[in-house]
Amino acid sequence: MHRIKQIPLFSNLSFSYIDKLQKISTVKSFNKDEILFYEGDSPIYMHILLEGSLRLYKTNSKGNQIFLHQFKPVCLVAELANFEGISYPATAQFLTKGEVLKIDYKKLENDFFKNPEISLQIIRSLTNKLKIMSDVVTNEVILTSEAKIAKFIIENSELFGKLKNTQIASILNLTPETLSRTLTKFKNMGIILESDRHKIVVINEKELLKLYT
Amino acid sequence: MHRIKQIPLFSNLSFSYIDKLQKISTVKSFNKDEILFYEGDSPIYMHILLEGSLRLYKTNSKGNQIFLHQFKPVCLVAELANFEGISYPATAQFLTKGEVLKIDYKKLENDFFKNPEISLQIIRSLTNKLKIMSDVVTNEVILTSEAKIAKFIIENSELFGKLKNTQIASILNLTPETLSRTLTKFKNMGIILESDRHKIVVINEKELLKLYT
DNA sequence: TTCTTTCATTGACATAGGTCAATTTTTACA
DNA sequence: TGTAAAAATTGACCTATGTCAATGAAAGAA
Repeated sequence: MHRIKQIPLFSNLSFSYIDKLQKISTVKSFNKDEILFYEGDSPIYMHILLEGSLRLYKTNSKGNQIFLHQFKPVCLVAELANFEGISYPATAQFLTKGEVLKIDYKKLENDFFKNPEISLQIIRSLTNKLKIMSDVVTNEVILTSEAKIAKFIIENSELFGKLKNTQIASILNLTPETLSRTLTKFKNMGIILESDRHKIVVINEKELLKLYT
Repeated sequence: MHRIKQIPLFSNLSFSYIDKLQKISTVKSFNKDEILFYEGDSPIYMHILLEGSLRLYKTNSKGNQIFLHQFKPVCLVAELANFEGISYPATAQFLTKGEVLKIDYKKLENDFFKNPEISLQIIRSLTNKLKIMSDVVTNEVILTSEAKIAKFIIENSELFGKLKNTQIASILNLTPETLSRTLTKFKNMGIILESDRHKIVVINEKELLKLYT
């Protein structure tokens, strides 16, 4: 109960409504690497990520996982599938242990959209997801691997200090080999340099920006 | 005025509200090939496509246009940019002559989301766009060109009778050469055959489905 | 119908990025 | 601190799809 009140989507609801929600929802815990849902599954529940970090990916014909997004709490997950009654368009897997509020969507649906506060939150959530997907298209369809890496350095340079190159490569949907070769190239061009502990220092930001804009 | 009443998004509005909308909006006509907005432009107006067929595309580093979607009236266009105050993520160009309702978004914004009827329509529109983008990702990132073509034949075989292969290739973001080679391959495999007037007849639908599922 | 232009097909080749294997470097644990 | 395991680097090669050019086929204009 206390959990539901803290979810932005539901924070403005009346007590009676929250009580009703309470009755049709459960909190479920997941361990690292557990799957919340697979691509192609039919949705029964609406999922709200409460704790932990959730990775969304699709699988291509070679069996490679194509990274789409990493969700942080608190947020709706794959509500598109609920709203449209279609199967999940991607797989969701926990990167850490986590918790999810599962709501019986069918029971919710009828009056879910009537509440203006909820509508507004849904619009926010959908808008956010649309932006995510638009970025996925830009990154995966429009940019070359060099451009992707340049963009990632500009936008997420701190992650080089925290993650291994294999992990960064998988976020970028590139092989570690390609990432390594490209970083070497950037170093040779004098655009970046690598300080201790695997950190990247941008020397020539202008040049880096030019590579993807 | 009469136009606004016919737009599903606004059909349930009170007369006074429609009157207000009327004052901040204009209808503009476009010729074939004219651009409604360019990728990167800052949005001022909210656009509603009233007539004609509108092509949405992004441009990659080689200058190729990457086809995203073809809009049919009546629908909101690129509302994401309005809602988020970001620049247009793609270019919109008319394929035929057409008409657009342009609404001064800043004047609309304040009370736009308060009306539950409008909210619901916006949710519909956003959901629809999210599905479109999810399909773009599937087609452009997940599927091979062979799979894309197989899927297109299953879902749009009638278009082969209406469009030239160059046009189909551009919808699929492939070169005409690749399309031609793949169709020849499918013919040799006995999966399809080409009847008169450039029409495609599917002989082995099962096999075609297997190529992309 | 004939001519001209556009479109489709085909072959030869180019290229980005992936794959595989060998080697070196880093990390983590005993 | 030494050593095993994991990660990064590098080279050689592969593959899907694009590019370019030549030719043949279809469609529209005269």
